[in-house]
Amino acid sequence: MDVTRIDAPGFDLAITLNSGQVFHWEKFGNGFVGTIGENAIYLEQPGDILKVRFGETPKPARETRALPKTVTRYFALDHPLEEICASFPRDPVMNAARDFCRGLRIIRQPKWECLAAFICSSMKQVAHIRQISRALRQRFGERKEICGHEVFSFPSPGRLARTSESRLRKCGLGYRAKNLLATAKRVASGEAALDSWSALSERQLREQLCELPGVGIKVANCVMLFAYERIAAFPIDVWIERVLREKYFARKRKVTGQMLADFAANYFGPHGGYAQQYLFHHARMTRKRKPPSRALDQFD
DNA sequence: CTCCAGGGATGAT
DNA sequence: ATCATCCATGGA
Repeated sequence: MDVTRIDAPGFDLAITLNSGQVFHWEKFGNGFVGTIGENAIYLEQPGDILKVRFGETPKPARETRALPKTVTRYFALDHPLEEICASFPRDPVMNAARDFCRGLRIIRQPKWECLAAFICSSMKQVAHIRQISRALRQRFGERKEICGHEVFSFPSPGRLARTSESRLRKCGLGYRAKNLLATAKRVASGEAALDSWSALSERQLREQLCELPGVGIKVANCVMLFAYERIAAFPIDVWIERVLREKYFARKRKVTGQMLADFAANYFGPHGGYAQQYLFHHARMTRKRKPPSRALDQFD
């Protein structure tokens, strides 16, 4: 099978795929296998080059030749990462995160699979979101083959709208099953026209997303950041909230969530979403495990 | 075993 | 407008 080489300076594939913004890529050989939309793809990155293998597609050659552009767009290789990082505030916390996450890019995910994944994300660890994503794909997605390995595309809204809440629960969704099913139905019917929402203002887009079952301010901001190119959107989850409270509001009483959101929107600037992702990944990867209590250890 | 996770919806102050 | 509670699940 052909290998396509794509110049990817200022890009770190592994850190980008493992930073908790996308959940379906799996390690394979020296790289990763997964899908971009309906295309099965293998990727590896020796140095500043992205080596890509595409799965067999029945599509016309014209579309096949456009696949490298699909990869470039998905990984946002056109983002001016140096400028973006230079726009971050200069403080010890941000400096450490920026240094730690060199090459991390905010990718452009397909809207529906990003929305669905983050509806499933509430009160779930990244490892478990990955498990849910895999179950949904295996049960309801389309099977593809790449490098002799099977991968599955994310099921369409229509496909999920046709299933039942109990079948979704069997994918480990718990109480989130009802919300995913209800939102899938709204998207499948066209009542929620995700693609047309690209034209909305930031505020209008957030309002539309928040009307969907299972979508609140945090999930809406994630979808805006990871699927709608709204680079200023600043999702505040438990990790980011800890960072803000401990590092930026240390020894201050009565800090409301609204105060955190207002501070973040002003302090981290027009690429705040990028700053947020760097802070999130750095915090998660350098978290100190709580030392086990030795109170009951009489010996050693 | 316990702890906690990329929260949202709902109802009570 | 803020606050408390419940919601299921399984990795660490």
